[in-house]
Amino acid sequence: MNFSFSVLFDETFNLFFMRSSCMSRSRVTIKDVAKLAEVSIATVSNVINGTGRVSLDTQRKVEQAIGELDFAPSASARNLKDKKSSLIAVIVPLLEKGRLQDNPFYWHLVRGIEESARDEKLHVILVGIGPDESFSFIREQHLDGLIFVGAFEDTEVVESVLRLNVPCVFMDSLIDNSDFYQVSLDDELGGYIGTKHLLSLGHERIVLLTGLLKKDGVNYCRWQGYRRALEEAGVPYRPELVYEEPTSSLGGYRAASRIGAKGGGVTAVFALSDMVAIGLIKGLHDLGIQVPRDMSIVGFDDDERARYCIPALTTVRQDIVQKGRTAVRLLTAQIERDHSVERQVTLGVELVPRQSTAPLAARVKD
Amino acid sequence: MNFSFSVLFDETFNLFFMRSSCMSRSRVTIKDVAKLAEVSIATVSNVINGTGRVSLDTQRKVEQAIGELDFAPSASARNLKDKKSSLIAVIVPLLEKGRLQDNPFYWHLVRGIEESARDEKLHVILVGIGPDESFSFIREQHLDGLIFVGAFEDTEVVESVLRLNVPCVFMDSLIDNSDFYQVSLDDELGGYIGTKHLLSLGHERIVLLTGLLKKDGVNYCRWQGYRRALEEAGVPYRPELVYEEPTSSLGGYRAASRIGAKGGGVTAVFALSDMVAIGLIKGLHDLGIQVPRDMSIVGFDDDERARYCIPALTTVRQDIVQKGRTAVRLLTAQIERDHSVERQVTLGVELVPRQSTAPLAARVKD
DNA sequence: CTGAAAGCGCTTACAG
DNA sequence: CTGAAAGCGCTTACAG
Repeated sequence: MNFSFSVLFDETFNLFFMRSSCMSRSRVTIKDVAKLAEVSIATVSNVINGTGRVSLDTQRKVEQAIGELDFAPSASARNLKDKKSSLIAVIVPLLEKGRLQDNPFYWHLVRGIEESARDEKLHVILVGIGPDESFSFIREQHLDGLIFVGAFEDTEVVESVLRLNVPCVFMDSLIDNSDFYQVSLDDELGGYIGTKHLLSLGHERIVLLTGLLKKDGVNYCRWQGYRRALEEAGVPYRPELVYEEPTSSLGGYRAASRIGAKGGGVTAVFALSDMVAIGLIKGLHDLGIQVPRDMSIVGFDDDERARYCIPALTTVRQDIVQKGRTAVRLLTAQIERDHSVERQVTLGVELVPRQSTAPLAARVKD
Repeated sequence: MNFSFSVLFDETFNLFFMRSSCMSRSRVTIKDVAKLAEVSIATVSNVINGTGRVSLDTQRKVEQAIGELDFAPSASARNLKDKKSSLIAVIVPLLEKGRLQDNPFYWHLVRGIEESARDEKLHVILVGIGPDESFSFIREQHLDGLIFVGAFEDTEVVESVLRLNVPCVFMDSLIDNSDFYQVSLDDELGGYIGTKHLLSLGHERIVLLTGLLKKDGVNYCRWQGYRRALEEAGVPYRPELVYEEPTSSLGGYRAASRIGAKGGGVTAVFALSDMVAIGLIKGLHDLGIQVPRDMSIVGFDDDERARYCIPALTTVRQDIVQKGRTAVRLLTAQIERDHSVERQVTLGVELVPRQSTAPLAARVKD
């Protein structure tokens, strides 16, 4: 009897021991620190936050106790009082398959955001959302702010986000409301300079290879720039030269045959994403159409791959990392109610001429 | 007097009003729901969590109240009790500049992780860490788990993470300890099949273009596969053909002149990243060296760009999104103490022959 | 300069 | 089946 009891006891003990050594997380609390430093928890709190008045002596005692116990204050407890979490979310649209977009564009965006957020002691949570997503997590987690990429004003999702009344920055969203914080690109200018570059090389039949052309969207603005450039040059706008295709390399690849078809007289293409341009070049290549001899191509973004593509891609450059950093700047201003910061930032674009564009004359000579 | 008092009062009122309408977030609590549904907060809690016994009638009342008030339970309050946060972190090494690595590889990883995490009702927080980073946030935020990418066993950071005793999955880390949860690739096999492919085409002087060759690291294993293939084929291993270069397109580009130099007799290159391979092809192209006529190239990863590269890149394929999904699977198993799940998963690789490799004979004929 | 105490919004035994 | 109450770990007036 005694023996079996002892065994039972030992098992219980072991179980307890294992649980306490494996499961326990963050056991040391402000109370432990207070005890060790022989002060009240209020004082510990004051030392941690630099609030109130604390004598240098107690401060040192407390700091040593914190160090000794390796104390890390619980964010949950803190948030419960403050209603803030030091968490921001980047909300990115999902592909149909329920996965984040595969354009590495987003990665560079996130890189910029993460870097700036880190500087601000904020953490970045990455959220993909589908069309019928619930946003309850934003309130549940007490998110301090949101960066919303590629949203449209009239959408259900935007409506529900706005109702939450949480600091929010829209990116590449072109919502026509100057009350909202937005960072975007001078897309119209991008469309303009890319087109103008081709026009200046003598091209007139220029295909615009775009993604979804939604009113006031990014592509829509670029399309407007395209039209403006044509108009300025006195070249008639032909709607049949605007191809709406999926924004993917495959989309570009598939567009190649349509573009390269004889009789169309197309001599240049402006693809509104490097991703698409690269697929297009490959598609043309497989059809025996050489770039830039037979066809000039301009991309958009200036991915790293634009530079290493063969031929190197002429493109409209945007600084995506900078875009992410700007979004965080606007967001923190909004969180801290710093009204001196502008609400709308439009970043610049720049033409980067490389090898995928050539004068039309060169073709004639051949 | 009365007048000025009234003005003051109005101002105060306005301020109050503005604050309450702009700042207030998530005001409705479980108490409000309880009041509306005419039950206790315990009952509301039980309904929300499906715990305890609740009559169908009260359940409906509570659910309606929740809907009416659009109630979202506070994660902080919940976490404070549960010591869990439904948050996991993906920890990615930083570049020297304090920014996340630019390899889009990470994006695909994150895509896989985010998708799976969403299925598990977990949120993903993305963290870049430098060499002397503090990990206090892991305890502060009560993170439920960690996915650690590209760590090395002996590192300070790994040590401190392990001390935290938080569920953790190491990825591409090759820590030699079977107690740890790890997902990795069959890197040795990858190195082997890539090399073997080139050998089978008749190449013998094969440059291995690798990133940092750290003991037991990813590249190290691939290098071992390279050696095994050579040995099997009876081709002597030449250390001078192993080039350690930065894992970037620029690294590949710069390596081109060294590789293409006359006299070396190099006829093929195995680059351990598509990123590097693409830079290399461009570099060779700029030197007038044609791929695959003059030089065969094999990459690693099978990025999207491998397919659209000119010539399309022969490469060793890995499913990066799947890798991310696997990591989440191991992590949730660990969080839920489901010991039926394996601790180590090694994912497969596959050779994807495309156009950047050709028989050596073809060259001789030229 | 320091501390006792209330309260943030939940969950969880424990009574009834 | 339902509720009163304690407690999670902090912060913040408020006394002293």
